[in-house]
Amino acid sequence: MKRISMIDVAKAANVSQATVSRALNTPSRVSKETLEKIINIIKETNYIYNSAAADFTRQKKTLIGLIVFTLKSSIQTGLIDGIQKEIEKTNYSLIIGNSHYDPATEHRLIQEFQERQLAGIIVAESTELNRDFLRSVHKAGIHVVLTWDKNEDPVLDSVGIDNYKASSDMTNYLIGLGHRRIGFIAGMYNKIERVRHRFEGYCDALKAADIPIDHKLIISTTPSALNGKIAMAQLLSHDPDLTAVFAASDALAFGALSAIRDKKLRVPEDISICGFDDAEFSSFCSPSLTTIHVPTEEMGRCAANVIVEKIRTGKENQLKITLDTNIIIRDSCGNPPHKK
Amino acid sequence: MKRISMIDVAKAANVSQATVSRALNTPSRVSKETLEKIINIIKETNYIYNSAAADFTRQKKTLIGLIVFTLKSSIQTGLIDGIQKEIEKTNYSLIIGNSHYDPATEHRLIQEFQERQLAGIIVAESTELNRDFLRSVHKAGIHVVLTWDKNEDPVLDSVGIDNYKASSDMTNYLIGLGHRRIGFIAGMYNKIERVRHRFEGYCDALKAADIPIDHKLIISTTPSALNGKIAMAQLLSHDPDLTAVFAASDALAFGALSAIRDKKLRVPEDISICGFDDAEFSSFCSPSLTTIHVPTEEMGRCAANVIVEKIRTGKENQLKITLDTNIIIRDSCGNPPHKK
DNA sequence: CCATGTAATGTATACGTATTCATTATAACA
DNA sequence: TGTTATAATGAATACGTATACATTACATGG
Repeated sequence: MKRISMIDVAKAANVSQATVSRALNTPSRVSKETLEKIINIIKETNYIYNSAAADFTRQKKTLIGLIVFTLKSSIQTGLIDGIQKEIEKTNYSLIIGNSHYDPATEHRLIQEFQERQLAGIIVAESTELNRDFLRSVHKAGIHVVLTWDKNEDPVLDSVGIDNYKASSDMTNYLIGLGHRRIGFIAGMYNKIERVRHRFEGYCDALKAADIPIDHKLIISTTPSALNGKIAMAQLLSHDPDLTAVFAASDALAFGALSAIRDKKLRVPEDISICGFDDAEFSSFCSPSLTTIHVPTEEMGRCAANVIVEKIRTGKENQLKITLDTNIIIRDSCGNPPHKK
Repeated sequence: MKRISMIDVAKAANVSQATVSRALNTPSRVSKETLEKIINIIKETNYIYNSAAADFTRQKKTLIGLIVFTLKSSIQTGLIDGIQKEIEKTNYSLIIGNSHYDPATEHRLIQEFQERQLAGIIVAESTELNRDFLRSVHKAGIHVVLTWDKNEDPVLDSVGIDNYKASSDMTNYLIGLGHRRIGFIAGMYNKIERVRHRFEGYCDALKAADIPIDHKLIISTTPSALNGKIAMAQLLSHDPDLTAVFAASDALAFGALSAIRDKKLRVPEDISICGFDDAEFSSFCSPSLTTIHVPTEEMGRCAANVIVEKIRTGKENQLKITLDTNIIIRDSCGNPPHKK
């Protein structure tokens, strides 16, 4: 059973294939009778338009790719949702690749996307190792937008936030409350640029306040509630003087709260906790979590709009957009307890 | 600046386009010298293989589509992650559509996917309104897999869970603890089949225990922590006799916990709460949430494997897979308080 | 030395559509 | 009635690749 094409429809309707094409694309250029005839035959034969072939003929690219490190994190959900919502308004479709934090996989995905003739690629977070490759892809005519971080790239577009500033602001907030021994739990800042910037923001804020950086207070792990709990338990057992912990992701902070409860300590009376992301659960947990609001969905929408706009206009000007973040003060941070 | 094709490479290498094609696809069928020559020219010219054109020529479909109701829900994350992980092992890529709970949008997406020549479509949850259409798409040769629910469809494949049974089991668990006035908060069961099955499981369990169904105890809303909080607050203010609430989604249960804290009531001493999904946060919140574990990632993996297998073998046999769920008993449910 | 097999390559065609250009018929207008 | 614009359609070609078939050169075996 062969797939039926426009040619079959054309034969059945006693017209040329060109006319069928016109009937579907520019019906006004076809007479009322033939249009009707063609429509009927299409219905009878269950003909299905092949848009892939059409895109090929038109030399038109209709896919936009998204590359993420992980799909599991609920943080990405907002970003993907935002991207998808904007893209679905256009004639493009979204195709998703997962690099699993692996630069080689990321590289393969980028190449695959390029060969698949994607119109553009949004890279949620990219290893710096692949920046050169991305620039070459960009040069070859595929639009690239980086997200999640305020980007220093000289060529590529980006839509992100200032992780460094947000992190140093939050650290300063804790310092302002009187904390001196402030722990830091974060994702893998050796691998992920934006996390490194958060780490640097934390370090620089401490330095500026003449607080020495103590590497025993710093833990890098894969962000999840479970790992946050484990990391917090570790900090608590090693360092009784700790009065605050900055978890650079709400999932980690959420897990940390659980570890603190297990130790029968109170938040924020005994210890202060703050997060980063403003995930949905953060305002409903107990105590509610002081954190940094990140406009993930807006970031996604904006990135999608940038790439669609670039594709359409073909303009070469570089766009770097930095969205605002702000500290959301809730109930999980307070002054440090008085020295015993 | 024109895109360079195999023909350009062929000319530069003084060979035919066919030879270039062979050099890339079946290098063993090309002599060592010409292969080397071609490789070099490809590097020099920055030629990029056009896999879209190749797919077209080969009449090969290489995309698999996923249609979801929403991307915001963290529940979907596990499913998508599982699907993606299996698909990336194959030569297919994943393309995502969001129907936003709208049957018409879903219909449009299905058609779009069909015209785009997708090899298969995984429908996370589909309106029953589009079942006929999906069956016709299936009949036209595009593989379709439904997920999330144990499916009664006579034709389509499915990988899901038994929402009805899981829900009635959980309700029976609450009844077994001694509860008689049991509230129910769920997503939109008038729109979503799997939620309706959860609702029916709840109702039938009550009936079987001779407990009358009180519609004042039942709230349907969009699943989110915020809406769970709102719904719970409403239940608490309307019905002081309530001793337990079954929230048919952990996000709703999580919000409900927050509303109960606001009323200065204790869980589970004053009121029991249970959820559905076993989201990541459910074991770390306070109290930890008794819920139904749903193997979302496995469901995704399985659905992806089913569709890939069907595509490859072209077999016609219908596959209906129902994965096990189980009640995870944690700290949020107990016996009802003694009557005052 | 001939027959046969095989490796390496070229030629030609197909995939399903959009679109340019050419053609015909018809309407509008002077 | 002749001219011209226009509507409707067909014929032909292009998009970039894979591949069946044809061709050539050369090796192997008798």
